[in-house]
Amino acid sequence: MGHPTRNAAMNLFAQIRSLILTTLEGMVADGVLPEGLNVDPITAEPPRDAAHGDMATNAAMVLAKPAGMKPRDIAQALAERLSMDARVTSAEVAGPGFLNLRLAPSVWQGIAAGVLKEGVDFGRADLGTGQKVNVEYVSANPTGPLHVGHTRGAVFGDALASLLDFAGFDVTREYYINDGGAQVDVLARSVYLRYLEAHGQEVAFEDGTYPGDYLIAVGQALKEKVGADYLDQDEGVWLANVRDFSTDAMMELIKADLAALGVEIDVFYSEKSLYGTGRIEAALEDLKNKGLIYEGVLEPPKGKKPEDWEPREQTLFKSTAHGDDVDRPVMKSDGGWTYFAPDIAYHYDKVQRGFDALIDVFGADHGGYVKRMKAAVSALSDGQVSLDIKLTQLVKLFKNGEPFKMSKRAGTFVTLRDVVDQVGADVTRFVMLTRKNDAMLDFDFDKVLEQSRENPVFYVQYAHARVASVLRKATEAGIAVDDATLGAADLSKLDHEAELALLRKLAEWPRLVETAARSNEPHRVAFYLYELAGEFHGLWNRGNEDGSLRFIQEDDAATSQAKIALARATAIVIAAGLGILGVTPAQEMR
RNA sequence: GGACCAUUAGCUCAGCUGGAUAGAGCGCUGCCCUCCGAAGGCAGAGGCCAGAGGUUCGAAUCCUCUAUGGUCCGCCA
Repeated sequence: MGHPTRNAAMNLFAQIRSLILTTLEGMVADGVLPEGLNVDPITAEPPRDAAHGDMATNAAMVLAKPAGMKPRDIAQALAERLSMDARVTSAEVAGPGFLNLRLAPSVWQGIAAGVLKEGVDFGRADLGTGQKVNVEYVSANPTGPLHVGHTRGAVFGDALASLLDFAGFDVTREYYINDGGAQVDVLARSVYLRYLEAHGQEVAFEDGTYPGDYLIAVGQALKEKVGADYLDQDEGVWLANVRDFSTDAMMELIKADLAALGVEIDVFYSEKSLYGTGRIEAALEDLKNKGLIYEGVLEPPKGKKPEDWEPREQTLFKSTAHGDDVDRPVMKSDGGWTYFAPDIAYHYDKVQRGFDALIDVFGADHGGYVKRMKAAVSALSDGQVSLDIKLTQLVKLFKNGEPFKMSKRAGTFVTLRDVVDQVGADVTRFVMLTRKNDAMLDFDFDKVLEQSRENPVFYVQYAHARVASVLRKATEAGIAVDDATLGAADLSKLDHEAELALLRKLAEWPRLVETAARSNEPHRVAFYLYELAGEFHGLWNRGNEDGSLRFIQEDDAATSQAKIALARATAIVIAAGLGILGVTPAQEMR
């Protein structure tokens, strides 16, 4: 996975932090500080208030107690030494012992040069150190097209996978096909009805069947494949074949939906492939060997009236030994597996495939499932493999500010395809990431297409398009604007406060990638891009009032190139961020 | 009865895993287009971070209760 020092070289905050640590080592060597201090909690981060300088460190406060010294004394001594570094123009002790650093303009100007040199790889991190991580998302039942709820999970999972890849993990994107349960039998029977219909028969869709129109074509295709062979036949004759035929057809449909959204899955993993192959048995055997499988009777759930509750002995997984609240059944009273059993086997398989970390993306309605799944992975891997489960909350649909109720019966059931067809994949993806994954999301079909600052999709795209516009104009004016030329421009001309502010924002990108990846939260990328765009638009508008801030300076190619370098660097970072989100950067707005 | 998630400006939401005077958009008030796209920008007002305890140099952030809202709770996936 490349160069261990790569991110450290690009992440200015990491650079300054290591400068601080080196300086502290010197103080220890000189006897100013005692030995054996823990420096892990020391940070170098941008202060909230720009008046506090460019970067702040808590080193003095963190070390005060273990060193037995006053924080301000440590800070003062540290300040004097840090001031010796060429990058540091001032170091002031503030508040309870903060050390506020101001960095030389050349440091910030170097950021733009770094971006132009690295391109969209600027900010790529080695946080993952090449560890193998598996991200499982969507995993919708193969019984119909994806709906709007799946869309959020699909976008979130996909962006998370890209983010982790960017942060240096070896990522596998995976989809678990629930093709082993009773619901695929229901699908098969529904398709059979459509098959009969294709043969001209009158059919009725009772409760417990899928009446959706999308199965008409499948029934027709079945007829074309088997002709009249299944007419007037018992279920035993056709069920298994129709089930396979139908799930294949549904997965084709689902894959087409995902493709329309720009989601590419590496591995489609079939639940059915676990049955009859001994794999479920093997997973449970592993748990049994660890003493975690037993026959027992569960307590009835409290509070809720246990109408048909009867104490029943079941085969249970002792998930409480790994943090769950109650033990969970793995076998039904009829001797069949519960749905949990193949899930255990599936995760056992992931563990055996050698992943260092697993991530499951579920809908919020599966929240009750989190603890038992974590317990299973913990038990199966002896605590060696981590499982993080991210829940995506509901998407509430609106049209022109009015709630838009989904109902299959009323025909207002909104599919992923509906959304993509109406607003496009780029807009859909960005909007799905404008909320934290576990917060409800309002999706208004009209507002997401609005062209205003209210709409972050537009706002970010607009910034990128403005840069493209500048590049076009500059080229027309005969100014060379290829990245190599811009990177070699005299960037010391970028000395205005508004320009430095934008450079500082760009400098945060590598740091943001790491924190977003650490918390598995791709929405942070979307929020960062919005802030970055805001900084850029601010500078742009100042050019309206102060001509010297415009990117293109008449009759001064050198200055123009320095300023365009800044614009271009902004566009590169926007493009990199949008790339993680799976959104195409716009060259122009129309 | 229990579990999980939420609660931050009038509204919709961020808050960088414990840092300084808590931010943004919308709405409100006042400004800025002979000018690389004003589809924008600048400034101002607006807060007991649901409440109460605790942990420590320091809490919106961590712990414990409480209140409200959402999701879920054996043989459905």
